[in-house]
Parts: sequence; C-alpha cells; structure tokens
Amino acid sequence: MALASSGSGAEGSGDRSIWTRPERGRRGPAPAHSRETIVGTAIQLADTGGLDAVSMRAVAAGLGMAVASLYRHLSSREDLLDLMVDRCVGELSPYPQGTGSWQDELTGLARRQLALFQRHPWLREAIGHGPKPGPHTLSYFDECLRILRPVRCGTAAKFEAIAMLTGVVSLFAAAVPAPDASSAPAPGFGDVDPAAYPHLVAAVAEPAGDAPRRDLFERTVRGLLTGLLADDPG
Amino acid sequence: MALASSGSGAEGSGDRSIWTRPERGRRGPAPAHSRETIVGTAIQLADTGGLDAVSMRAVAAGLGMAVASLYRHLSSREDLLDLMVDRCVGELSPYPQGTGSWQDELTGLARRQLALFQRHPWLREAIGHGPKPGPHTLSYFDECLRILRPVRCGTAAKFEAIAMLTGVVSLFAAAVPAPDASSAPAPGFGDVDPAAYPHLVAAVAEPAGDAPRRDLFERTVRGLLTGLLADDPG
DNA sequence: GAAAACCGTGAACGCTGTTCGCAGTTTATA
DNA sequence: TATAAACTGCGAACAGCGTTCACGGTTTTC
Repeated sequence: MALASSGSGAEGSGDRSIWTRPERGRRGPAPAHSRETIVGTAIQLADTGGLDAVSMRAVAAGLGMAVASLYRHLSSREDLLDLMVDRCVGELSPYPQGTGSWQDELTGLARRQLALFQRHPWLREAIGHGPKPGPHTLSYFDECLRILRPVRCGTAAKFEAIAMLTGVVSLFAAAVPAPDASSAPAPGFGDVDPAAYPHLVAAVAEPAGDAPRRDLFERTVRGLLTGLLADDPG
Repeated sequence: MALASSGSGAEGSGDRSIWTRPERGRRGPAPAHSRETIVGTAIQLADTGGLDAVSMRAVAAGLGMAVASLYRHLSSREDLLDLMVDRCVGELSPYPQGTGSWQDELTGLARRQLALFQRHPWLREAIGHGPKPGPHTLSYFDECLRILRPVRCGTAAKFEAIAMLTGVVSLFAAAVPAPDASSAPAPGFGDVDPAAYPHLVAAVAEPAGDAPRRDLFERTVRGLLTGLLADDPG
C-alpha cells in the first residue's frame, strides 16, 4: 500500500513525487539556484500576472537560467505549482493556541485563509488540480482535525467539511477580490430584452441599497458548519 | 478611430460579443455548419475528455472542417466556452412553478444544478472565467431573483448569495463526482513522519465510519442560505 | 586514474490559439 | 446586366507553450 515502493528509497532525480525527490544529488556541482529561490520567483510572477504568467520560460528568465535547466529541479510544471501552493499554505502557520469553541477556532482559521487567498489570487486556480499535499498542507489538515476533535462524526465527513470550508473561503475571496482595485463591473447586462428577464431588470433598477453587511463572512461560515457538521447521531 | 462607432449597429463578424454577433452574414454562401452544431461538438468533446480536449483543432476535426474556418463563427476560443456554458445552463430550464418557501425552491434548484455539474464536469472549470452571461444564464439569474423576491435585502446581497450557492453546489459536484467511477483515493498520505501530524495520522487510522449521511447536501445548502440571507434588519 | 552521477544548456518536437492572404460564392447596388 | 461589396472556406504561417534529448563540463566515488 505504500506509495513509494517499499524497497529502496529515492533514486536521484528519477523520483515520482516532488515531495520525496531530494533537492540536489550527491554528485556533481552544486545547483546554481535553490528550490526556494525557484518557487519564490514563480510565486512572485503569479502574484503579479496570475498563473498564466508562470511559464517555465518566464521562471527561467527571471532566474537568469536556461529553460531546460529548470527540469533539473522539477520534473514538470505541475511540480512547480504544487510547491508554490504548499509554500503559500505554509503562510498559515504557526497556528495559534486554540481557546474558543471549535466553531470559533475554525472560523478564525477561515479568516486567515481568506486573507491568504487575497494575497495570492492564483491560489484559487492552483488548488484542486489533483490533491498532492505537501508538508505544509498536511500540517494544515492536521490543524483542522485537531480543531474538529470534539466533533463526533466520521473522518470522511470531517475531510468533506474541511474541503467545503476551503471552497467557500475561496468563493468569498473571489467575490471580494481585495481592498483595492475597481470591483468587476458586475455581470454586464448589455442591451437585453427587458420582457424576457423581468425580475432581473427590476433588481438592477433598484437603488442597490447595499451596505456590505458586516460579519457576512462569519455568519456564512458558521451557517455552513452547522449544515455540514450538525450534531445529529451518526 | 472608432471601431464600431456608436452610430450603426453590428457590422458583420466584427462584433465584440458573441451574444450580439449574428450567426451568419447577409451576403456570401450559407455556412457549412451551424453554431448549434459547433457548440454541440465542443460539448461532446468536453464531456468525454474534459476542457483540455476542446482545442480549436479538435473541434474543427470533429466537424470535418479546417481550423481557420472556425474563426468565421467565433472570434476566439473563449467565445466557444461561453456558448458551451450558456447552452448547458439552458438545461436547467424550464423552471418549475414554485410552490414551497423560497428556501425550498432554491434548494430544489440547487439540486438540479448539482446534477448539471455532474453531467458536465468541465462546467466547474469553464464557469468563472469572466462573467459574460448569455441568454440562458440571464434566465437563470432571473429565476433566482424571482425565488428570492420575498427576501428583504439588497440586490447586491442577493447576487452574492446566488454566486455563493452556485459555488457550493460546484464544490459538492467536485466532492461527489458522479455515481460511478472509483472515487479519488483521497489525498494520498504517502510515507510521512507520523510525529509531525498526530491528528492526521490518528484520523486516517480510525475505522472511517462513514455512512454517507443522507441529506447532507440539503442541510449544507440551507445552512449556507441561513448564514447569507438571515433575516436581520438591513 | 577511471567511471559514475550530476548540472547547465542549445536545439528541437509537438502542441496550442490566432492571423493573414487568397480563391470562390452570394448579395446589393448602379 | 455589370460591378462592387460582403461573406465563406482554407492552407500556411507565427508566436508561445511544456517537455525531451544529446552533449560538454564538474564533482564525487571506487
């Protein structure tokens, strides 16, 4: 059942997973760039221009190295994305000592996640393309499970709840991208037959009246948790 | 200088949006393929092999036409994706006559959305890349607003709730892909230092105990709606 | 000293979305 | 009816992408 065949360990750069591949071999010259530097450059590119800006050529150019050399450190672009994600998840730690109820703790964690998604908007897209959790992501799961320890329900349900919570936080991050740029002009209802969409036309005609209600995030998260982990007999 | 000066209307295929571009010009031979056929072929490709399988070359090949000819019907691949999304959203209509509370109606709609996401898994990815709603999507918004009419809160809040609901449904679709294939083997915790993730190790060691609780979807959706649209004075 | 393992790289392969120019067809106008 | 405009279809090409390969130089191991 072991992932890496139980036999011998890593065989150099032929490693399957980026999490078991050693950062450098035991022979040959020292690599000109560390894994840390490569991931940092990639994250910087993504923060600036989105995931599309993270091309192998762009990363290599940012480091002043040749494209092919990147493949001495990574076996694919996906490896790079996995490293980027895990390093950003690491920004959530250290996790504070828990004091309140598990709902309080989880909501607080969700709030820090929201800030993370806003710092790195590309995270929304980078996550979910296959679950290959790195060490920081495993720590994050561990922390969630620690918080959820008092909840009496199956492990699978807890994992589902964690995934759902992360998803909702990501949705909030998408809805409120950041405290800066001009918000997207809302779905652009161009010239359209008003008769076909009566409620829609009436709604957009209304005087908006949107005082962005406070604690919307918190109420939503708590409502979600209630639905997901309601305390009913298993 | 003006491309499409505000004066006259559409000038043939030079249209900005796919929703205003006429399907065919007023001169020249009749197109060999209808927009309907093109979108249908693309959806079929996506249903089979995901969004990556929807390359302009693949679509053209599926129709027995040359790649460049596709650009007589679409000004970009994004146009094609927009058309695909809108046509699938159209599968939600006709919308049944509402009978229950707005929570009941919205939950029912969410359930049909869930089925839609499961029929077309690529929808999750295709949605969200910029809001360019087509006629069916506008109808969907209209229907949601009709259901939400009794709820007393701002229009912006309602749109947020709709977006959030759609997102959560999409998350459920991702968690429960379909009633068929082997579910993803859960995040693969390979050989890992047990001491570093005590709660994680303890959790996966547990006997799972997952009777997939019934009505989890419904309870989650209702919990979310409660959080989002709780009836407090604006 | 020889051999194995490793780093860096230029050049290429196949793929992608998109554009250009040309030939043929249909319609509108004079 | 002749002519110009507008349109369809398409072969060929362009720039960009991720990835691979073969080769020379460097470091370690035997």
